[in-house]
Amino acid sequence: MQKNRQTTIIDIAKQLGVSPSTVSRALHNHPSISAETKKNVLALAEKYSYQPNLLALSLLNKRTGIIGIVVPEITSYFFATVISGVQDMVSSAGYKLLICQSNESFEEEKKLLQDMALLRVDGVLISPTFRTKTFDHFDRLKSAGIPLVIFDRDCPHYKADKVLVDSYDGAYQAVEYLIKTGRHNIAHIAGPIAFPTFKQRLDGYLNAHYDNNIPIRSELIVYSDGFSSDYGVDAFVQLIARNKKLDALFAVNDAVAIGAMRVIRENGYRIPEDISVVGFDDESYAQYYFPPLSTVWQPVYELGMLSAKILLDHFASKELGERFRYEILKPELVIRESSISLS
Amino acid sequence: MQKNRQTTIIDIAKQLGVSPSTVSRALHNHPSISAETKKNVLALAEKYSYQPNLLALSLLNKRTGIIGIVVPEITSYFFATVISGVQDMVSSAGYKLLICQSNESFEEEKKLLQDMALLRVDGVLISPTFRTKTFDHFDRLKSAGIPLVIFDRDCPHYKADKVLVDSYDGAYQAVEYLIKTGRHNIAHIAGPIAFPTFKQRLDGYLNAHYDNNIPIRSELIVYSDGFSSDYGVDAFVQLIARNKKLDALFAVNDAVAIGAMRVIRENGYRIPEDISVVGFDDESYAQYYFPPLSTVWQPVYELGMLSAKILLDHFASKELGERFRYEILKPELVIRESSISLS
DNA sequence: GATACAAGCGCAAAGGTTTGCGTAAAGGGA
DNA sequence: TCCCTTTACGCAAACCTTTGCGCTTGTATC
Repeated sequence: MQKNRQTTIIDIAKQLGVSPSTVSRALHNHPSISAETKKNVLALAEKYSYQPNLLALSLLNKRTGIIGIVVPEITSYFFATVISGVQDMVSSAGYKLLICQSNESFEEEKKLLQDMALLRVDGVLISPTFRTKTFDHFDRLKSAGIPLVIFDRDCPHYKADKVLVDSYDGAYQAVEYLIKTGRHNIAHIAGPIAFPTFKQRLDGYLNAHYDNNIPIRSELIVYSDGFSSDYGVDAFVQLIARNKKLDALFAVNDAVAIGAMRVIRENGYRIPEDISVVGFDDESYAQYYFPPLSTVWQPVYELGMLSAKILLDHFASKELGERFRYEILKPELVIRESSISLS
Repeated sequence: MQKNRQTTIIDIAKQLGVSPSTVSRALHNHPSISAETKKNVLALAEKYSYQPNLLALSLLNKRTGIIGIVVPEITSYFFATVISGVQDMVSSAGYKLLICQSNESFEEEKKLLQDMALLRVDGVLISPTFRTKTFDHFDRLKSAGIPLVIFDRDCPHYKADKVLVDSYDGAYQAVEYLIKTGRHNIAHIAGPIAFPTFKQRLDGYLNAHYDNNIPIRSELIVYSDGFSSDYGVDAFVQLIARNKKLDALFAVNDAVAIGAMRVIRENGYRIPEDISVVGFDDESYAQYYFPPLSTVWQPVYELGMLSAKILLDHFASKELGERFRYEILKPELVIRESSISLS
């Protein structure tokens, strides 16, 4: 009997010889129910450990209490930490989190958003694929009344709530620091610059040179197709092959940096004496690397919290409002032993 | 009008002057609906881009198409990768994944499982908290007809489907390898051994000594309260203070290993010449570490796939059956430059 | 001309909960 | 005794979809 079915409000009603509505009101402590009846209902509810059926409630209220989040990949420190921030924020507001990864596939992203619309999630947080160039699937969600917040990866020209990190500023800080420490031959391993984030880091690198009157030597820039450690290895092998003078490296991220550092060492250069290295992201292992990696820290957890907060604000002020929030968080340079002043 | 509402089967029915049931059957290509009617229905459904309401369907079918997964933390390489495996498996079967983290809090774990029961997820994958000693909340789920698969972390004496990695074997392999390479004074930084996983690694360390007739020197074992890099630092500082002869280190995981390696270097020891180091987990950065870290690889992605597979099998063969699956995956030793034969 | 059969569709229930409104009984005051 | 008010509860709709069963036509058969 109790095998497969949760007890419902109807079961309790039948057993007490009252109507389901009475049971519902009793459970909600409605004034027009007698103390006697309430007592009986509560007792039975307790006995069968009654739990309301959320599906029925959702159908009725048109609210599921679920927030969806779509990230390109879940296995990176960055997104996992964002999710942590989101989780903490939404769960304290009583929401559940539906996490999905698009694996950088645009088709997958469309399908996931579609699923979320069908499930009637209350809101969606998304960090779009690098391949996302059209936004019909975003609009479909909005016109279904589901608010959307974009985080980390910008969609230029698309109007929406956004929470981003100022990659340009982070890169600028890093490169200017390298310049100030006397390094004037700074290589850069850029990520795929079709991606705004990586383009911004490249721009930061370029403008820091410009503002400090250091000529840019294009032969010190490698454009990489990816941004994992393997690409860092390949990229620095190319730099070595070019046989140009260089005394510092600014890598598009930490993973690329440590890939490059292996090649640097294997070619007999010392870090940081011969070559100062600065990464980007401040991954958890960066401080324990040898030598500990100078890098650009991003307020990742805060990024998640803030994105979630904006979504929650939407729920509070029912209006979809034409004003979009646009928040830019500032990264911070963290100096460790992989970089040092040229003496 | 189209502002906030998805079009329903009823809207279409009204507009066509037929009943909702006819529309439903038309959409499902039921034989007893005329081609004419079908055409009209399909046309309208297309026009309004009708999507069935999954909540109503779930309520009807008692199936949500959602699988829940609870992990202690999402920001670790290990669990993030497991989730990837699970995701790939379940999404190809048409299920959606609800991911939650318990933050190693038993209360949180109970609450999450509770939520999942309320949401009527179709099944649950869980890697329990280290503090999970009672299993009523698991039983509650099962008696609600929701199948449960436990992965990675064992709950001794609790009967359930389980997918585990043989930590004992991994540790044994690692330590035996160190012994065979001539290291007979092997330190071990153990994790909190109240946790079965870490206890097993310690046992592997001990038995490898025993089987190879190497005496165990208890002064070379440090029992750590945690398992992040910081604990690795502290633990090796203790070892140094004891001032005992040692020529190798087997750390409970990679994070602890790299923490310890910093201390090793700072004290003037060479890796691997003076001290061979082996970790556990094969985190993504291990191969790029300096020197590249010898470690024990675990089939993490496969772990996720298999766990999910077992859950899916449950759905297929409706029977909850008294036979529980118990799968043990084998880890593999990966030798890199942080360890070397004593010459 | 009556019967059989098929095609094509609608009714209503089921899934669980909430809530506006209606109603019955009980109590009080006149 | 009558009326009004309060107390305590039930009805039914609403949320949306599926499906067994039954109903109405029209056509074919003898």
